[in-house]
Amino acid sequence: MAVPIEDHVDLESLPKEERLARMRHSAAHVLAEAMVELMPEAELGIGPPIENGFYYDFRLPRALTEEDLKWLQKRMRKSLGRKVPFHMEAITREEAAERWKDQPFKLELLSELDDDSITQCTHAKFTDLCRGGHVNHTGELGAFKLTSIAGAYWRGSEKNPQLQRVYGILFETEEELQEYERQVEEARRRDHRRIGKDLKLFDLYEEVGPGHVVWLPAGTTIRRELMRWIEDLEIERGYQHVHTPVVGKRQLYERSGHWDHYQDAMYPIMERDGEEYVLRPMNCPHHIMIFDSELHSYRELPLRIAELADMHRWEKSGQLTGMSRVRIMTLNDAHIFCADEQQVESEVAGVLRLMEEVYATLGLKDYSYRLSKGDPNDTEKYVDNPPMWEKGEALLRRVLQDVGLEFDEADGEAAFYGPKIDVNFKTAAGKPETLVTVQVDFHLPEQFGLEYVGEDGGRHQPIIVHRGVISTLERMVALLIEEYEGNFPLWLSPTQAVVVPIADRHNDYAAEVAGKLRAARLRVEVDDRGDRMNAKIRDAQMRKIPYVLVVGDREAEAGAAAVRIRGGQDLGAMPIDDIVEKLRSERDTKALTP
RNA sequence: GCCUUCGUAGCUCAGCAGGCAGAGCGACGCUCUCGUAAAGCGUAGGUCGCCGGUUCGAAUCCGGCCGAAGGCUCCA
Repeated sequence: MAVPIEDHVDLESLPKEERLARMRHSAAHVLAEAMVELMPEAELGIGPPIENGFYYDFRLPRALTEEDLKWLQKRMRKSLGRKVPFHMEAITREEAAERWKDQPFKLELLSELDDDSITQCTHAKFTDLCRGGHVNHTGELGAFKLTSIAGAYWRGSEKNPQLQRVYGILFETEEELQEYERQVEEARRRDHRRIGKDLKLFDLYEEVGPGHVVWLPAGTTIRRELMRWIEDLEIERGYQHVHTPVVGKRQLYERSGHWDHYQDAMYPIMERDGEEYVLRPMNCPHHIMIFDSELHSYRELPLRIAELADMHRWEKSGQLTGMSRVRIMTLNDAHIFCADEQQVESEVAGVLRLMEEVYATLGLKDYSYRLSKGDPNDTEKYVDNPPMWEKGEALLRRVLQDVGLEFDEADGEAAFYGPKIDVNFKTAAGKPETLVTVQVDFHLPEQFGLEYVGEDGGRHQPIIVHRGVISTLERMVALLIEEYEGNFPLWLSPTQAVVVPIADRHNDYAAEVAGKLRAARLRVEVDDRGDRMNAKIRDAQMRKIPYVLVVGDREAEAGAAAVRIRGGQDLGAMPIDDIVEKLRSERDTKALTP
């Protein structure tokens, strides 16, 4: 027998987040109500609130169309006007089993509930198995829109059937809804794929292959600046750079364990003369070869081996995205061979400090640290060695705390051979991405039987720290494009200044000015095309070039140029020597703004 | 990989109840020689993603493949 549950809620008294969650979850109910009306055979999945809105999953007799979406939305709006109350009731397992006997997904959920926690929610003629959290009636739903249809696996596993998911956005007021849509539009403008194309930084060609980034001259300049910078920082911190081949033999990866744990993500095997090779997905084994090629004393540790190396990972086709998710990428990688845990701690701390310095220089603020742990129950995905995992996780946690960084923890996010610290950020479109990771690895030293000679003269096993700092150049540049909206700081700008002669007779002087800047290794162009000055300035602005140097009769006379900063500010005429000095200083300090 | 949508000039897009492939911007050429975000005129540029089918006739309808976008799963 259904027992009503008093659940009237004073929405105004709730925190905004809670209120929105109730509105969004309630909207999902109303969506399901509409769907059952549209297709009575619909099998219901789940309909939770999410960031910015809600969704509901259905198994349907046919694919949904845009027209269906419009119809559903209209039908939902009608519900709003009717102000139908939501009623929660506690029911028995038998009642529930009877009610949802034709709803396999609901029955599956039901089988996992305790007898005393089976509740249902009814509004109008629609009843759903539900733990609660609604508004009082459908008039309190707020402003919403159905936005898209997508496939989604039941309970998030690709082994399960795929359902059709309807997404909606929902806010308290129409104004907030519109503000959100404005933000989405703004994010679209920042999208690195769009800006990368506009500014001719990189391109992707169907013929070269999906996920294979082609860096154009302007993008290559950014890439080169980042490479030089990070390598210099690493040299200052005692790293040694190496260069190793992009292929490895099958045996190498069998020994490292990648063959078993990572093969799905590798390019197909190349076979010749009875040998099998793969394009490397990681270069840890290569660096391990270097370490293992001679016997090391504890005095040489920590040994830091670094390489900006191309990695090849066969990402699923549906997952490729611009430059932020690709198949061939240049990773700022390093492996630090440590003598003991104490050394690991100080090395990881050093890496974290380097990260903080690098991200501060780049002006990145919106990122977070996460301690990514393994899953002791998943011996398929992770190396089976519980004490090793515990030791590694505790160690990383300790270092994060010592360095004083805020972080959260997540299970089942580790590398197959050990726990890691992930640095995560969000793309312009709001999708989370991992920028880099730092991993503690007790596993590969074991696999490869690595040793060093300790103070006691005996053999000991080293511990490897795997780390990145600026991520892959692809992902970092994608992030920076979006962060700067294409307005790179001077040191990274592909073209740092354009000299604009006012009329043809100033071309010679313009070339002279450009020559002086070039002598200071500044990247400068002369725009001596036949256009009017205004058009050239506009063109430079569209190309997001930091400085425009206008030269006419007055400037030629004075040995000067009129300086205009990206964005429009006019600094007036300055002597060329002063301009060179100003730009050089701005470049060398890696200033974020002029 | 799976679900949905999409693919026309370098870019943004129109054309699609089947009947000669278009516009704006860009590029190139000529004229103008100009003072801080678009001078004027002209020219070139497309096997309509690819392959096949239906049809007298396909950019348009159908099928397969490739690629992209959003989502799921996976991940730096």
